[in-house]
Amino acid sequence: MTQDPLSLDNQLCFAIYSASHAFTKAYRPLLTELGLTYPQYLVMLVLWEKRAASVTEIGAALGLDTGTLSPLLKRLEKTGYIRRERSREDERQVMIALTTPGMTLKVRAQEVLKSIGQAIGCDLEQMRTLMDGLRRVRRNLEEA
Amino acid sequence: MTQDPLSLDNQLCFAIYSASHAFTKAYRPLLTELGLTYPQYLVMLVLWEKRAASVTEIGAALGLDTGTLSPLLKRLEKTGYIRRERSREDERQVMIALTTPGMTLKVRAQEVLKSIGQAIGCDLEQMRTLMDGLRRVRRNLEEA
DNA sequence: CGCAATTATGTTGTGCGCAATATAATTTTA
DNA sequence: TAAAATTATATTGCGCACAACATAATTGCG
Repeated sequence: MTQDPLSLDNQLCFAIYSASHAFTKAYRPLLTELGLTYPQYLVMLVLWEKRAASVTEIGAALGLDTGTLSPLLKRLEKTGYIRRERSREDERQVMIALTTPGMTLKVRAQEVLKSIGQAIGCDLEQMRTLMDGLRRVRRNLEEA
Repeated sequence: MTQDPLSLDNQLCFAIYSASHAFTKAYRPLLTELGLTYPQYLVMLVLWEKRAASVTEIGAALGLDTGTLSPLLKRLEKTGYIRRERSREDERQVMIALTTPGMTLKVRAQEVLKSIGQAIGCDLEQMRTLMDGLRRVRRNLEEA
């Protein structure tokens, strides 16, 4: 650690980058069972929480732009978990709503979460400090 | 926090996912100056440390497969930072070596790192516990 | 009111990430 | 040693991520 500041082992960015990939790799086989990719799962998390939302609202929650969301939502619609319909009050907006299969999928997602929780062997206390640290880093990077 | 276990705010995976994106977003303008993308920068970190390596060695260090690395390395070669040449001992291997521009680029990368360090406002102690936590999570996920 | 800015979404192009597959060189083994 | 298995790299195809640009609806300002 007193080595080169540019060594891979010293990079917080890489620790986060590789942990993120480890997570999606762990989720992938479980989510494939549900017919979801990891980013699609994130969108479903938003919708299970909000019931319905515009594309922009989903994007704000996840930090994604329409270039990513627009085709992703089309795929989710094709799978049958969401409906996309133009808002009548504001014809620019496309409201995204869960279908019945999309709503009932939540039960199976809870099982997925349970599996992942076991895998990371979550000490609640450590996990909280970890999440606090990550949010602090994220906030600082976004403000800078 | 006593809410739905599936709420976005409770997801460690999303805290990591969004922190990772915040990092690449912070790095992007700085790395663009150097003619690098973030994953290309990671490859350069490996090469600055090892001087030269096979495709597989780089992949092992970063957790990437040849499907990702093969085209990425071609782009790095085109930019002029690396050379790709078949090993004579083992004709299957392609050895990746830094060019002179690739080597001298390290000096400018040190400046980039300094900027990022200021942005995250790194308390060394907090940063270490953060990295320890991330490595623990990653290890657990990969073992499971 | 009418036109200029803004807002919401979509499209295109580039690069990453990975599964699946292909190919060629090397090693193992029968 | 010849055939089978393994290893190293490359290619294809799909989905995400994002910049840049396009379009249509709404808002605001003169």
